[in-house]
Amino acid sequence: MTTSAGPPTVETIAARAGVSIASVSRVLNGHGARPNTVRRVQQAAAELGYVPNGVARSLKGGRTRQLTFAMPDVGNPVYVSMVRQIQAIAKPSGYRLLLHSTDAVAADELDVVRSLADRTSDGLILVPIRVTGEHLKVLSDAARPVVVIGSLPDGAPVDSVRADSVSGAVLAMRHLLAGGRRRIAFVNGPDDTVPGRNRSLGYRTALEEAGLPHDPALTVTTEFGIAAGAAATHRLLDADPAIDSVFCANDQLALGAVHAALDRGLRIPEELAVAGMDDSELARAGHPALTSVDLGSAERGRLAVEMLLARLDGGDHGVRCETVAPRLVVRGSTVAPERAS
Amino acid sequence: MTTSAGPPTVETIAARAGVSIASVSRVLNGHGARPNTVRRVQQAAAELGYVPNGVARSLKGGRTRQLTFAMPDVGNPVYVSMVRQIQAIAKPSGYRLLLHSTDAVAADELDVVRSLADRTSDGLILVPIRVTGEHLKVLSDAARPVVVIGSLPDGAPVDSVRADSVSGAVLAMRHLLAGGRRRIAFVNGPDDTVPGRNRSLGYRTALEEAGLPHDPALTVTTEFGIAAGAAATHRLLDADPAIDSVFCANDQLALGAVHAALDRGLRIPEELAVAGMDDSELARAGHPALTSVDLGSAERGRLAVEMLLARLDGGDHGVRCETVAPRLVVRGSTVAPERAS
DNA sequence: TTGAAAGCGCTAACAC
DNA sequence: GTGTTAGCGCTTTCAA
Repeated sequence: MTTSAGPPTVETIAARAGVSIASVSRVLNGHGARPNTVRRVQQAAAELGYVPNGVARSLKGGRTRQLTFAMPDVGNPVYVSMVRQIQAIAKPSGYRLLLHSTDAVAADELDVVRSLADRTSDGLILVPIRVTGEHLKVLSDAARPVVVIGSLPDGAPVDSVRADSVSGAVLAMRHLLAGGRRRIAFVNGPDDTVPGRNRSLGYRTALEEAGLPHDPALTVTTEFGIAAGAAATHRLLDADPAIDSVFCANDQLALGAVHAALDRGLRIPEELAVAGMDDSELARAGHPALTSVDLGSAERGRLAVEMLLARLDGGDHGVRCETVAPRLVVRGSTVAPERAS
Repeated sequence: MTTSAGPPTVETIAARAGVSIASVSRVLNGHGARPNTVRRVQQAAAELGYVPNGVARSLKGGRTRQLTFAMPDVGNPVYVSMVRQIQAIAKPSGYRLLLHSTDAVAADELDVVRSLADRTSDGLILVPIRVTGEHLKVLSDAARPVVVIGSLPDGAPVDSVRADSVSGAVLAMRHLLAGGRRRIAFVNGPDDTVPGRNRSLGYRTALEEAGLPHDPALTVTTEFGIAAGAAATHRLLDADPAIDSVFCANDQLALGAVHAALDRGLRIPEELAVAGMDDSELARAGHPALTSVDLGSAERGRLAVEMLLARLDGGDHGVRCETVAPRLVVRGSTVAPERAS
């Protein structure tokens, strides 16, 4: 029986209420007890401002009520919208959210998965930058349920949620083509990633579909970023002034393309149409606002956390793999508003 | 002695290495042991893929190595840049980061502080939406160290980091005035908050400094958001076409002002200059890019986490209160580039 | 140097 | 309905 030092524990309450610690626990967890006992325990707890020690509870129960979300970069709007959804669902379900930035380092991704063995988190949502064989190995003997946001090879024993960036790119391209654009440049991000290759595939697919030739000179690969997008667009337009539209791998690049066009005195969308991807907050920032393809980052976040919660609730169903459909959002950067200014 | 069920524990390792659990613990924590013992324990641990149970460790040690960051909205770029800094510093210091969105609900803010008593987190960085008397009361008997990002009354017994939005607003206003602007409108966010009142104060201070009258008709208060900023600006310009510049309480509002101006066919910055605040990623998104005042959100995040870590490292110094100086970032929305297009 | 044992705060099985 | 007690996995005295 400790003295009054330190915060109150079940023992403190028990002493004050004149009951055993077991009764304290029962009352506090809403299990049966005589009304008189209930009253005394609750009063003692209230008077002492008792708050159960969550760590002790976790040790006993084997669950921490914590979820981890690990992604490459906290600042990226795409991940921010995932965090937002995850947090919005995890919180009312009684889970805290642990945030982990892997800084796009593969070794760090592996570490997060391995560290599930420290029992500090009940489950993990991981957005890997690239999936290696090592990833698959580590993922398949993770100590806790994991849901991957991204593309996994068929048969990987891990739940996952993926975007469909091929169709997304096709959607944007069809829209440009439908608007009469014929010389469509393509500013892609790094093309050694799965999404990078997929967007490129979508671009070529849509051209083929329309019976247009694929001119490699119209494609530029660059880092993500507004400045990079502007530079790439300048390069494209310098080489080929006949370009009538630019399709960009994300909104930052597209914003850069808009800057470049306006700096050259081109009118958007009349002389140059620009389309981006992600439909982040940035898409609405520019003027004209960006036409963009929503790859469903919020939706992917929502699905991922729901799949994880289902696993945690003992769902022992087979491996799930959901694909989120892209959605084209048309704005002023590709289509002039009805009433011209 | 448990069977092989469940993940390995100190006991499993001890059995395999033929030593006591105490020796296992010592070796694993780098305390002295005979070389032979060290070798056997390490080998057993490696073979079993042992990972210490973090929860048990926390229960014993009284520390979780977790920090909590609670702010009103996960999606707000200002808080995102704080998260980024906090995470960047907490991680190498061996702390995990728990994210909590209060959704701007004061009761939720109080709950986060109170829940520090559950020992689930070693410390808290809180961005309150508004500080009430109740906040001060709850904060002063928090169970763990807390650092507040925001303005606290003098003498509050809590570490804090604040922005200087009065000076920030003055900075932007002086810049507009120096550019020859005389009829400066002001689009403020909700003015029943401390920052709201401060920006308003800065606006009036700068006008007075310049010997200009304060015309209440030039000020509009509105919700944050691009659409709200555009609507407010249209209203202002409808009422007074002589307005030559708009100072906005944040970048979203400023972007809205830019949209409104361009929709009316006004040239920026020649016919209308626009300045924002926060210098978020949005400021670079528009064309022309926004002049904005950086209120140091990244810097505030950095300071807050450092103050918290100092507290946790046993620093029992007095209450600290740091103020971060604002910084004006001039871009095309207030000053035309050298070479006009 | 090492092992036995206590105990962090809690929940739950078991006996009364 | 209530109390006693074991035990979650770990670290750390205290003896040997």
